Amino acid sequence: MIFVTEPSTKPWTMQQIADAAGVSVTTVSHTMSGKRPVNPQTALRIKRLIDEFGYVPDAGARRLQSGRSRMIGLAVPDISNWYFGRIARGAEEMADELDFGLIVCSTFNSDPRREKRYFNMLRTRMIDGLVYTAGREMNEMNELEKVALSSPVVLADEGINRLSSIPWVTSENYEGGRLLGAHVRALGHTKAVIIGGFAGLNSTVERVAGIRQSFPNALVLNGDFEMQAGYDLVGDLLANDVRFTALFGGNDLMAIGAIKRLHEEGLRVPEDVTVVGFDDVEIASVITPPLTTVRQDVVSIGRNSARLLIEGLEAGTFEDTASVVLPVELVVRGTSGPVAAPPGAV
Amino acid sequence: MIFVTEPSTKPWTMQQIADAAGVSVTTVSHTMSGKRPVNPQTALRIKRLIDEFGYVPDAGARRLQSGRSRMIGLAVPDISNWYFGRIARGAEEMADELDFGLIVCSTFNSDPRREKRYFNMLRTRMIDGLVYTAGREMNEMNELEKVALSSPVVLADEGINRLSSIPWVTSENYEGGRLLGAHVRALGHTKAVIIGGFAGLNSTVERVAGIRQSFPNALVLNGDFEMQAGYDLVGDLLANDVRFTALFGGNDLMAIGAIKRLHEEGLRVPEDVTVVGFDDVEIASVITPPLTTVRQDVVSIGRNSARLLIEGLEAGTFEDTASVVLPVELVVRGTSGPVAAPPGAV
DNA sequence: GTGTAGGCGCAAAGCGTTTTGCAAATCGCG
DNA sequence: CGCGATTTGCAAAACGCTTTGCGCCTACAC
Repeated sequence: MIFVTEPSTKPWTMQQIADAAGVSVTTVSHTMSGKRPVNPQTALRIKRLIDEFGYVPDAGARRLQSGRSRMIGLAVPDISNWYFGRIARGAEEMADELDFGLIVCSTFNSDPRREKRYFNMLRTRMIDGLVYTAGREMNEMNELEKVALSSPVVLADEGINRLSSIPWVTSENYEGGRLLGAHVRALGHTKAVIIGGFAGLNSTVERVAGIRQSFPNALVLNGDFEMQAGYDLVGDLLANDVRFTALFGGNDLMAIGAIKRLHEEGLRVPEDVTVVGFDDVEIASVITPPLTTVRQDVVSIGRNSARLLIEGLEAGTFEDTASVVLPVELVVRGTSGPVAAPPGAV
Repeated sequence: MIFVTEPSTKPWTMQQIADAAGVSVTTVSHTMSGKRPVNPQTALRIKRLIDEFGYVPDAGARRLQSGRSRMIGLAVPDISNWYFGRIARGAEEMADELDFGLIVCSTFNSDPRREKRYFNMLRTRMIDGLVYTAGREMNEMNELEKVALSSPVVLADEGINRLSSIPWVTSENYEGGRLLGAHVRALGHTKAVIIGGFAGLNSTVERVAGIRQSFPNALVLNGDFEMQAGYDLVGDLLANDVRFTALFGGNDLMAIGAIKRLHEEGLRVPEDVTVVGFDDVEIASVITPPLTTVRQDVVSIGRNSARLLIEGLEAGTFEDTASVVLPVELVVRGTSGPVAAPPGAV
């Protein structure tokens, strides 16, 4: 039976569905949730009506009553960044698969005001849990730790051991560094510099440690993961007459920036300097020469973070949650080559 | 060992604040909203308590009662894409400035199921309005149009004239195309091909039209805005012996892919072929030679979309809302050069 | 002292769900 | 038929907030 469709834009309420079906809201609710058996005939009638009306339950009311929103948040330093975009993509995929919604928000590089906003989303119960991605440093940990006491939080892209209560997802950063170091070392290089990421990040520390397995005394500079940093820091190195035949970028972008500067200064890659990155961004294979790097599955970081969070949410605890470490893979391309013959040889 | 759900972690309710202050919830509510005068002394006491307790009102309950959530949605085809990441960034900035929250969601390239999800967010009243960014084509317009009847929607990055009810924000796509065409034409080129974006997008149509101002008969191929498309389509062109000395990329990525293929096929840029792009991505200035392109302010597209939406929301209508067209700028770099001397000359 | 006004606070009515108790109807089986 | 054991459905109580209708109390003018 068709209802008189008023030209109103107001959404239907469950009560209206119930009235139309000649039952009570209880029955409608149970038909939708399946928490109690409903007469198949009645159920069918109700479902038809729901479809016909295009009824969708009010999210706020639902949350208010049930206490859960089936929404999780993702806090990243900057959503316009390639890296965090991938994480967001992965988290969203997984959330979707598990029938959760995802709210993505930028902390604008750990702007404390913004950060508070996210934590507040937890407090306002707008979201049931949070995937947190570290920006500059992990010094916000105190705040995070406090939040994690009362609300489920998963850390993406940064491992921390001292906090047993917060599960995390990260790549094999140490192993990636080790692979790069070994590769470059095998090419005969002995003088290397490292342009690492933020010193306050665990991932940076681990990558550097991995590289140093092969280059114990490599000079370490720190950049902000942007192309410009690689460009500028190479300028500093050259201006100070630092000698090196190999350069490790904390990520691909800094490596690419470094290559640009090297070219401008008349140095050839890889003939004069071997350069390697980390991440394997799309563009890495397109620049000339294509970049040797370590591939990490960034989307997976997002996927697994969301998965851990939602699983913990549904279990009601993170007690049985094991943190995840994802494998990496060395990708050798054109920017790494054997160390140059000593000057004088052709 | 810390548990996720501890009894003491329950958020405070307004009632508890009221009890502690010795007043009724009404007074607390009015203190917070300022909708009715409250005795300054009482107000101060209440505010202190709120701070001390760290009280934050429940978002769901608030929405349920007031009817609005102060949240807007942003639907993009793929958040991990550079372009949409920028839009998201801009939208988020603006939303934040106007004290709104932003929920970013990917439609996974117009997956109808996903799309429905967003529209449903409107229906569940989780968000007050939506910024919609078109993916492949504007064929979803029917659905969109329907949604826009009852809920505020702003279209980012695509202009549509036939729908006066939906405001939009876009760059001067025609002008950008015109600038590129004129620039390349002035270099003496006469044989050009265009590797445009999706044929179903207004932006593509306009850019092509702008270019054709100078190259009325230019061949047009369509790609998906990814590097690979530029790479593949150039392969097709060469395999079919199509002659051209200039190539227009629908965006920078396709232009870069095209350049890669041209290089591989032994053609020099710009000596043999002039290539230009659209967008001015960061990487455009880093590849060799650096890419000639048109710069558009993608972040601004996001910012203005959010602004229009929120303003309309607060005004209660889009009647007075004027769509926005953002200026573009020609950036001449190294991939465009004078047409080659006829074969035989050095 | 009376009348008028306005500042301030309270109780209570929702907002649209989910989730009890309860009760009526139905059924199985001796 | 009788008597538990199911089903099936309803009314009503939350959930935490905003908002409205009232009433009290203090001022101030006459």
